[in-house]
Amino acid sequence: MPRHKGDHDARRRDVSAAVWRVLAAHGFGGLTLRAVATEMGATTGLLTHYFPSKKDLVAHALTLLDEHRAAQPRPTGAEGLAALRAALLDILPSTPQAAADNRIWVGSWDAALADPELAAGHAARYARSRERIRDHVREAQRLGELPPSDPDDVAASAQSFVLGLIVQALFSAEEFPPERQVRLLDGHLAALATAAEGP
Amino acid sequence: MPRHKGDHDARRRDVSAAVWRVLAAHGFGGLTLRAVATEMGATTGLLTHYFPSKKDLVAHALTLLDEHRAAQPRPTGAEGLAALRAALLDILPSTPQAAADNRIWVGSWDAALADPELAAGHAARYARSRERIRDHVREAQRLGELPPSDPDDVAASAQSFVLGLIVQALFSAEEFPPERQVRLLDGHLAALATAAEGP
DNA sequence: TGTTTTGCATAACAGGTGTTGTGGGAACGT
DNA sequence: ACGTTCCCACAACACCTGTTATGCAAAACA
Repeated sequence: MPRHKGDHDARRRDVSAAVWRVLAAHGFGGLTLRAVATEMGATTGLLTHYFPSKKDLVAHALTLLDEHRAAQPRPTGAEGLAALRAALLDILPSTPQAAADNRIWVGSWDAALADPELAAGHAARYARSRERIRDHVREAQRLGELPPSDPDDVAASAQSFVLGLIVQALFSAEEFPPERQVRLLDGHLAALATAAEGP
Repeated sequence: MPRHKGDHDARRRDVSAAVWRVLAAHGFGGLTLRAVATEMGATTGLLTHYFPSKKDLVAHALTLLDEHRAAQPRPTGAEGLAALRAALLDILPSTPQAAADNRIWVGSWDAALADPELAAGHAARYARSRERIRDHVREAQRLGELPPSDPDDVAASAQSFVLGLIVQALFSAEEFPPERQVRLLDGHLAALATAAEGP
């Protein structure tokens, strides 16, 4: 019998980490079982031992990548607008690690848009992200830091801004250094704070 | 000898259109020569007759898609903020055709981020788009419709916003109907108009 | 009308893909 | 010390990929 379930899962995590590395370097177009195997100095036999098919492999890798981001060090203590700012900040590709993660996400969009199952997963993920943002917006509105616009619209707007900024930063990193990313985000937040409501 | 050069180029356009259809339906991951061939009721022999390799095929198709968008009906007459709004509006996936185009572009990001040559092309494209937006911003500032913030930052911000909105609209079309896209964009523009300058 | 050129279907090719056994050696339980 | 179980390298598989070669009908030209 298996010694411990933890060993099995830990090994699966190792495999997923190798998948991340291959994805960050060569994208989904260059993701092959052999590439992942040689990346971790193993053979495809190991992969098939832990994952029944390639689909399951990438699904697990993406899930783990998502949890990996969600489990990041929470800058506790912040509230309202500051919390919103912090939440948006740690999505941006300011560090090489965050840039690699985002590069994987952006790369996953092609496959996701072609597969309804993956697309549903992504849609749910982004909807959840918007909800988190919306809660921060509501709190900021309650504190009087933001005008009482529709929180869902503000959240969708902020999420759009961050996603698009990620894309542009990935394609021309020299034009969008971390400092400019922060400056642009602060500009967006400032615009939200001083904007008047709609009709 | 060839009857006319137009025939040859017209056929290449037909092939590229078939490539678009396959890309919009199955993404770059599902783009194969056989799929394109059957899409237009032909065989791979036709494709290789007009394009030396698959790389050239997709490159030509993307170039044509880009020109196709650039050659859209220009809503002449608008100036300043209205022109900026119009320019941003016709990027959004408000029509099925625009949604398909955007779906192709989003799908191309994975391959582009893996290939430096393609990445440079995309970076140049988005830089050029930002320049166009920046010019509109400058004009709007001259007309007093926008505060005198850094035009490059405003352009980058607007481009980010639109790109991110495209992504979200592609993944959950029902949550982002055209009317909401317009509303969100107008909200963003209104925020820009009432925002104060930075330090 | 005879000749040449073009347009493209057909087929074959070499290489890479995900997947499926098979086997042996190490780790474990007894 | 023995038997069992697990882990995974190795190899083979059927399939699909882009590319190349061949051949033939139709059109263009003389």
